[in-house]
Amino acid sequence: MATRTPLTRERVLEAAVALADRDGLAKLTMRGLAADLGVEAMSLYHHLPAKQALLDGVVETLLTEVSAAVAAEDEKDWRAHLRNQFLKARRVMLRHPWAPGLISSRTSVPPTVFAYYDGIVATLVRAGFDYHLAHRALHAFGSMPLGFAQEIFTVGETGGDSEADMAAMAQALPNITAMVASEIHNVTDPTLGWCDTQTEFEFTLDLLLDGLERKRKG
Amino acid sequence: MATRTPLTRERVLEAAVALADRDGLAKLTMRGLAADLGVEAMSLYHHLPAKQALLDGVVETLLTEVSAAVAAEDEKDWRAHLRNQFLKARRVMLRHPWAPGLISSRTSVPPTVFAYYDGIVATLVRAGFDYHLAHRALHAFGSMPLGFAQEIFTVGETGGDSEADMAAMAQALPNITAMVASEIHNVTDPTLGWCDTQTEFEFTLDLLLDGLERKRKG
DNA sequence: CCTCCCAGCCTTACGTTGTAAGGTAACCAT
DNA sequence: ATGGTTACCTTACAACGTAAGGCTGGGAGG
Repeated sequence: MATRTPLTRERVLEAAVALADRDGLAKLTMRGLAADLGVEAMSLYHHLPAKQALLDGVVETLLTEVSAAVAAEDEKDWRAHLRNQFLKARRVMLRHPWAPGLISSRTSVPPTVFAYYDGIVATLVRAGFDYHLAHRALHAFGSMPLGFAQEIFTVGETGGDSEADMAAMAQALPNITAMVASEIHNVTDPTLGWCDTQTEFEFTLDLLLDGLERKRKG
Repeated sequence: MATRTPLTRERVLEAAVALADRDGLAKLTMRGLAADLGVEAMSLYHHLPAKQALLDGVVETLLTEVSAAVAAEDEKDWRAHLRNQFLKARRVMLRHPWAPGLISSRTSVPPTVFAYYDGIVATLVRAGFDYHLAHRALHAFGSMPLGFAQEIFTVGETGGDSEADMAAMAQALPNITAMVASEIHNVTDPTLGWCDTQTEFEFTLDLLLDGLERKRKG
């Protein structure tokens, strides 16, 4: 009979990420996580002081993954560099769809995140940004360095829209309706639906990068 | 003895907003809310089917407030118009610090929100945006039309930083440390601390508006 | 006027959550 | 051997959302 490998903080955090990937963030509960690890809930508290700490740890783990994904490329133009980096971060987030929600709900920021942002400041400063503009840039980027942007409209659940509902919507939202209609006809790749999040992300990112470059040059 | 005014959906929602304003979003619980209304928890369910619906309703109420705050000014330059509008929305959000967190955690979007965004599309289209660019703009704005932006670093709780911690941080985060140090010396209004969120918000907003204006002109 | 219904509120109870308190068993240094 | 520390478990509690059903007063129909 195999003696069970002992718990560690790392093992717990990895299991937590795996659980969230599998069942979603809402199902990440102390008991559920413990069960996955073949252990009782209270045992987790010998490795983590509280659930808050677990979540912090999960964010930390996530950021390790991001850091690994973006690691060490030669620094060309700062814009291309950061663009590349943010897009790579985005690929990580696509693997963990629950992560943006978790990160933005967090009130405290694990040190790993600070370290990650420190690297971004470094890039900006090396590119000739003064600290003031670098600071502004950081705020402007928002969560894009982590690979996601604020999405107000979650496209998913257009479940029960009857024709009548559609008509009512067209009445109440003439401009959005027209916009969607127009966009649907012009999609290059019809499989993507009318919101190609990747393209939107890149558009917004470029908008910011171009704007900042202009500011940098004076 | 005063006969108690009967519950309505509106009264419940207003009480919910008031409770969140007073005690924070976490304290907005069915029982607590009912207590505020002088009623038992289950009574709320005759006006709202579930807590999810309560939260949707709260967002809806919030958006009514935003719409009212933003209402009807003459349309000058589209940029000034939207800028003004988003800043007014921001003032509403400052009165409800918990609101951004709630809104971005929401998975479904109340119709009121769609209506609000419809107006923004209208403004853009009137200003000469084609639907494609208007769509892009909407994504780029993210949550700014609602008066907030994604803030990764919540400045608040720098509670226990001893001198030793500060030194360690300076070691681990040289660039951020330098940036903060540089910014602290240059603040015009020292009462604001080193992150003047209002200024950052406006900076980012202008960055986006300027970028979009450039795209619009071709 | 009486009756019946039902909207609006309350009572009770269940399952799930995070976690406090304390028990137990294996291991390690003295 | 012994005493203590470490890692896990058991039990229990308060707070949450909400299902199921009970009471009650006022309005509609005969």
